[in-house]
Amino acid sequence: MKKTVLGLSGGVDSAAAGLLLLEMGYDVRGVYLDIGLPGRQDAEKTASQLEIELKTIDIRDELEEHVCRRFTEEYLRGRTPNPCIMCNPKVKFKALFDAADALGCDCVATGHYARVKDNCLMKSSGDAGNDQSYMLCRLPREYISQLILPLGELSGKGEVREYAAKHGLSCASKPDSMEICFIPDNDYPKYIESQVGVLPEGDFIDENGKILGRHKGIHRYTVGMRRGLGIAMGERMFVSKIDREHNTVILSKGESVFKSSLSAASAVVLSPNPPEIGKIYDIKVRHSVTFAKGLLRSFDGEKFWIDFPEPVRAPAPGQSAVLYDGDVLVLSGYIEDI
RNA sequence: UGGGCUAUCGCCAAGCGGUAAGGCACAGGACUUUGACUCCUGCAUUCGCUGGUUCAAAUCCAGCUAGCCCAG
Repeated sequence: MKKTVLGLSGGVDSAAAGLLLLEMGYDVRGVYLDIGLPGRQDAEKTASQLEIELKTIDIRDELEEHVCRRFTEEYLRGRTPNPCIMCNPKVKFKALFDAADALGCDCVATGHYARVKDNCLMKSSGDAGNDQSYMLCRLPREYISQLILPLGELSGKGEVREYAAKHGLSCASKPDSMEICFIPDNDYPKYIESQVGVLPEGDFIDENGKILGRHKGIHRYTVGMRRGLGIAMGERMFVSKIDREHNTVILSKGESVFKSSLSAASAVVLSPNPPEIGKIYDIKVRHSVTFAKGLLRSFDGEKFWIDFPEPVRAPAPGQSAVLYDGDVLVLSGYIEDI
């Protein structure tokens, strides 16, 4: 019988993944990653309902080092990090694979909405709206080859909840969590200020340098955002650039936030087949955004450049650009400043 | 101090005697394992103030107040 570690968060998804693994005949070992927040009891309850063992691993130090600190640093640079993407390879899956080694398991499973097939990481087959493959875009290939994602074949959240309810899991109707795990109240500026103190105010300026108003610290903004600017220009204004050097935030009218090319660094190749220069891929520039067609102009192993025939909206430095070949994730990297 | 102009929601701005458009901002919601976008809903019983004319005024008249411009 194949032994696998299952990351149990206490929510429905990982619980349902556990059920599916048991049905498939796996010997499942639950692992709860503890960051010092509530949730552990739910995970314990799920484990007992599934009748599997649960091991708890404290990942607070790793989270702090690889995710929280970088999260803050990125915002101080005027970039928009995606902490989940940074966390998965360096903290979450690392801890799970280490646990797998320690427990003598062959693989690791989680409740993410994505699929693994032929050593390829793929989009979920369910509704487009229920795909988390973007969040896994920096997983190393060694991990992908030993990964099981049971939820990827289901049709979506509804089916998962139904399935969990049918099997009497108490977490079946537990609300989804949508916050960054280490900022439960969702107040980013407060968190960042708690780490480094209050950040200086500065000017909102237009593309010609004209002062439009005052911003409350560059950590409060991301490229493409509109709400919360407090600037009444008669038409909607969007953040088009964050200039850390001058401590300014540049505001533009809607159209100028579209870009026809971008570069990304710290590239990760996800597919067994290497990326092909000159090929057109489906590209995501941000989570929960539709795919755009983009041509891989060049790739030197660390950095790559994309051209978009149809300009893409508001690629934000710090977010990940992820290239898909059909359902398969091929390449990802952190978007750089233009 | 004379002459002229303007005063309508936080900002901009319709209205021109018949009982307050719209945009932006803002708030709430939907969506979302990144505070993006988008969408939905809400947002002046009141029109600088005080009187007057009228069945009826933000709209006409008078005075006052404030700001702007010209002349000094």
